[in-house]
Order: sequence, then C-alpha cells, then structure tokens
Amino acid sequence: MDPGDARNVLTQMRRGTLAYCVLAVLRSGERYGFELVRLLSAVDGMVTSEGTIYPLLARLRRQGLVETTWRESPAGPPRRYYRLTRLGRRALADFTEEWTRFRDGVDSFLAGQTES
Amino acid sequence: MDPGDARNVLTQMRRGTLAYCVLAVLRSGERYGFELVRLLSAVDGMVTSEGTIYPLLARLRRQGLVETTWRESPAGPPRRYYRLTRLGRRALADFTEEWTRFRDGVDSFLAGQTES
DNA sequence: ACAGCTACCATGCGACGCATGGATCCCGGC
DNA sequence: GCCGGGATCCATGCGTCGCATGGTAGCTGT
Repeated sequence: MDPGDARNVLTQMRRGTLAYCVLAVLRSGERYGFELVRLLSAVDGMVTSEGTIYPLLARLRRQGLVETTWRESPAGPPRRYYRLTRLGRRALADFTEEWTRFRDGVDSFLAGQTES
Repeated sequence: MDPGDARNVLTQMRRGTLAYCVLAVLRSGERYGFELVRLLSAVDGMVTSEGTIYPLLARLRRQGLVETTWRESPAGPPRRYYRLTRLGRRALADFTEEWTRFRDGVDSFLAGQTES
C-alpha cells in the first residue's frame, strides 16, 4: 500500500483511542451498534464501517466495560443496546488522563519546541 | 495481558503518530538513533526502548522520508545520522493536518458534546 | 413475493510497537 | 595486555486491533 496514504495513517491513529470514544458516547445513555457507527462517522474520520465497531463492542463486553440489553426496534430486527458499567466509567476516566498527556506530548513535538 | 493496563493503552496510541514525532524532531537538524531514543523518552511515555526506534527508522528510510549518513563518534562506535528529505517534510506537514483533525475529534468525544 | 433497508455477527489479514537478543567498537581499571 | 561495561547499531518474532469481507435475519413497500 502507498506509504504516504493518508487513510492508513488515520487507521493507525485510531488504535487504542477508538474504544474510548465509544465509551465516551455511551456516557450520554444507551446506544445500539448501528447508531454508534453513525455517531462516530459524523466526526471526521473516526469510523468507516460496522466491521470496525462490532468486534470492538464484543471486546468491550468481554472486558466488562459495557453491558447489553436486547430491545425490539420500531422497524427492523431487534437491537442490542450497550450501556457503560462502573468499570467502563473508570476506564474512561483513566484513559482521559492518558490521552491528555499523550496529546500534549505529540503537540509539543509537532510544534517544534526544539528549533536548531 | 490485563485489559486495563495503562501501558498497553499507550502502546496502542503511539501507533501511527510515533513515526511523525521522529520526523518532527528531525526538523531541527540531523540526529542519530540513540539520541532520538533519549529525546523521545524525555516527553511523557513516547518511547521506551531502542527496539521501537530502529525498526521505525528503517521503515522511514525505506519510504524515502529520511536519508542517513555515517559519522564517527568521539567515543564509541560510528553513528548513523538521520536527516529529513523533502518527501519527509511533506509527509510531516500532511500528518500535522490529519493529527489536528483527529485530535479535535477525540477531544470532542471526551468532552461529551452529546449529553442526553 | 421480492427488493432493499436495518441490524447483527464472525473471520482473517496487515501494520506496527516492542521485547528479546545479538553484534561491534571504544575506554578505563588492574 | 586483558576484561568489563557502556554506547551504538541491528534483525526477528509476537500481540493487538482496525477493517475488509461476507454472511444472516427481520421488516416494509410495491
């Protein structure tokens, strides 16, 4: 693949942070998978397809960061709603600190604090 | 590995951005590998070991984003100095835009722009 | 009854950070 | 003269996770 491919760069950047963006969205209430895809896609290049979200949600469930409930849909197949657990809130809070430090670190390099 | 391990989260976050932090450091002049390890380690959890940097530098070289020159060291084995190419500067500029958008996206989720 | 949308899911690949281990060169102590 | 230790380089293999792919099922409109 083209080394300078911008899509690839984004793909790599999403790693690690994507899961916590999902958790962050869930703070505001229960959501189902397809809805999360739409919400995340709305913000510049965060998610492109369901193929990304569903495995991610399965992992979060396995780790006990979210719980799920089946509900009927007004039109269409039933939906699996995801809800934050206490552990999930905690993990999100921890991540937020990590993210802040990391973000500031990257920004400091890009800003070029060390000009010759 | 412990799912909530903070180190692991950092490891994932570094993906994609680390290479460009290296390029950013190189804007200020030539550097050699060991020096880069020290410079990056100085900023909170960007790099932990040489095992991270050398394969990365080899990749950057293969992609033509950096050039190298051998120089003698005042004490110790010779050093391979890395220098940005025009392509490297270009890639760094492109990345900076991507990063800004991505960073703002993540921040908007973490800030919780969608309260119920 | 069939097309098309919504919604779910499993599987496999590829990229890349990093742990590990090794090679080489120089210097200083004994 | 020898040996230990630090500086510096490098190659190899693993684990993680985003995502492409492809598959199932329910509902609605024509």
